[in-house]
Amino acid sequence: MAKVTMADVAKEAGVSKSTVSQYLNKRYEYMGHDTKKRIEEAIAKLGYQPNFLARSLKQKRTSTIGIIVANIMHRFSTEVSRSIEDFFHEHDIHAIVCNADDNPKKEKKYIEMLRAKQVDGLIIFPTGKNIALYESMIKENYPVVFMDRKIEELNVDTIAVNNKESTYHAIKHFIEAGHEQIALITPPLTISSRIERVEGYKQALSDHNLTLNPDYLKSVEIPAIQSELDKMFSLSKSPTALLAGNDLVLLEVLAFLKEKGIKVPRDLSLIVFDNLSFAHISEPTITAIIQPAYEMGKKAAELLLAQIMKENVTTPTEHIFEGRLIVRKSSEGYLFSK
Amino acid sequence: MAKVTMADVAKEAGVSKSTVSQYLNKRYEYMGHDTKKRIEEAIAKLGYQPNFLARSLKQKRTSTIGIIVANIMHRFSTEVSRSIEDFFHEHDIHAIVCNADDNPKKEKKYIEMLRAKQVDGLIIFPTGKNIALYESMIKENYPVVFMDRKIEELNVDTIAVNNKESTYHAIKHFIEAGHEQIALITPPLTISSRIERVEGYKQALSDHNLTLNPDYLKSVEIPAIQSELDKMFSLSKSPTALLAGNDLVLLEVLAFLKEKGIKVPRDLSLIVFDNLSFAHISEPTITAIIQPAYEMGKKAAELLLAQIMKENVTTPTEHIFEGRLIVRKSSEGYLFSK
DNA sequence: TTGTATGCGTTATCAC
DNA sequence: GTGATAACGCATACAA
Repeated sequence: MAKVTMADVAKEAGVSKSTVSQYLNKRYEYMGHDTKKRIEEAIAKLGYQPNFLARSLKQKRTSTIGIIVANIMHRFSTEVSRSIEDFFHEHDIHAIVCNADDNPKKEKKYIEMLRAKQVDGLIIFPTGKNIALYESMIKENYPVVFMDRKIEELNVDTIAVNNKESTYHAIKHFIEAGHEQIALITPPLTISSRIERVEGYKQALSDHNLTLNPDYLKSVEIPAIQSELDKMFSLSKSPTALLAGNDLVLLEVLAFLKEKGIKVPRDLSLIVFDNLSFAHISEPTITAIIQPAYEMGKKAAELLLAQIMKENVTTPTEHIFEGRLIVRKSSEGYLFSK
Repeated sequence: MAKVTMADVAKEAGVSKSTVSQYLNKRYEYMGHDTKKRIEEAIAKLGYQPNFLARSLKQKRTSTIGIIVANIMHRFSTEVSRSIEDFFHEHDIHAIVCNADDNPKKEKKYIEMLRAKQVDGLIIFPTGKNIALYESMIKENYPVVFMDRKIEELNVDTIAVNNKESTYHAIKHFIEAGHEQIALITPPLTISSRIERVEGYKQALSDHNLTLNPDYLKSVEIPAIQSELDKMFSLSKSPTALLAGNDLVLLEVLAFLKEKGIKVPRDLSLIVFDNLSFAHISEPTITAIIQPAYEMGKKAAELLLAQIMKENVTTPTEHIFEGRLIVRKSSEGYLFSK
């Protein structure tokens, strides 16, 4: 029965609604000490709870922002969301997280739903398939920040990691350890981050005079990875090093290696592009390219808030962060003697 | 500028607001075909988007429910939330997830915020520290379902797993493999699920004529676990088997074992109480007690929906699900010969 | 310092 | 079949 309203409080306290409203918005400056007290008592007595909806309707501001994550199963997404929430929490803004599940239809639905609910802005890990929708938001000057994936055609604040360079670095690490048969597995090349990772891979190979073997470079859906690996490791010359394009790819790779009895790093050197909860404690520990999720989330939040507040209105830009290669056991000690 | 409103559409179509409203709510039964067409065109032309806020204010129903998770870092929480979201999605109800971070203050804040936003109901993984708040919601007949933790004093729908029996089962599994020095580590005993796990542990020991060694039973905060383990494994008789009370405990345990070079299962048998992303692929694979997260989430959602719809108003009850012990390598092959 | 009137964008109740 | 009109709960000029 949260049906006790401001009018009830006003009546109980013997004042008008406006005065109660003043009180709630902490404009006590010109309020009689006595009035204030009576309102306080009335609120306590009736157990009054303000109705945010009504307030938002009037103010045209919900103090809520939305985060649309491409796939909540990635640890990176979780970390970024967490960081964004923390930031907005300090500004008394509520963040609500939706999972598009890598599905453009769901993404569209969530964008529309959140906008219908009048959220003040959106941080999106775009699937990249709803260009028209993205464009309309930008054209309307609706506050938006894109995360993790760049959409070329769009003029919008975007946060990303230097995918190409980071991948280059990892592949170079393999090459310097003596590897020549280096594989990369990613999900389909539908978004910039994956495309850039492939570019970094190719660049690293060519810069070190290694020819690209198409059998070693696969971009397929997660459920298809194991069969793709099966082909790859049935080749007469199978890879000696492998970069997993993200954490979900890695899980598939590990499952495959376990089943086939392929040992890391003895039989295969391994690196994963992403943050992982167990990279430091698995056996062996796993070399990883880490994205600064916390900083990236914070930056996205700052940019969005600026747009919402219409302060520091900079022209939309890309903000690129650096990935860090954490070398662990999975990429060491490969036996070239064999 | 999503400022195009129903009035604009009405004017554009040359009809009244009421008629537009009818149209939007799909009550075309008594509507002229021509009118309908004109409204459609007007909406398309102006790019009208309905305002959910205004609708909710009027209807006293937001078609939104809240999930307050104790700690989003647990995989179990994620799985349950996902299941709840899926269920409500089918009923065109939006679920928003908040993370209390095991912090009663945050929990309170979120409950109040969500209620102020007029969400239609709440599914809570309670910290257990806001009893008065829980009571007030129940007394007001506000739709609530509790998850994972029972609060004795409260008469409310509650979903949980049979913690005691599941733990008993796991400990028995250790005992039958010949173990006598069996440890259990949990976070502090502030909630029913942890208390019940300890009860199951004690019961299993006593039923098998093993005496309880207090050095083997520790309930401490996550950051204190490693030092506690350090003490435990410095004992003259250190444990030969260990049950990690949840997934976060396990991560600490694994980190400790790795540092100390203690090998599983050779030096120590290991079981974890919880769902884990990598239990089946780690080296060794990890024996786990699995909670049926999907079913539990679904049940919680069903109960909440019934409360919201005021249908099937059953008296609040506990719904207990069964944990399943998945035996893997980490609890096999301990060498008792040494 | 406090009260009155009006509007935010919908939906609901009736007339017409 | 369609259209006034009054809510929903709050905030905000402006008056008093």
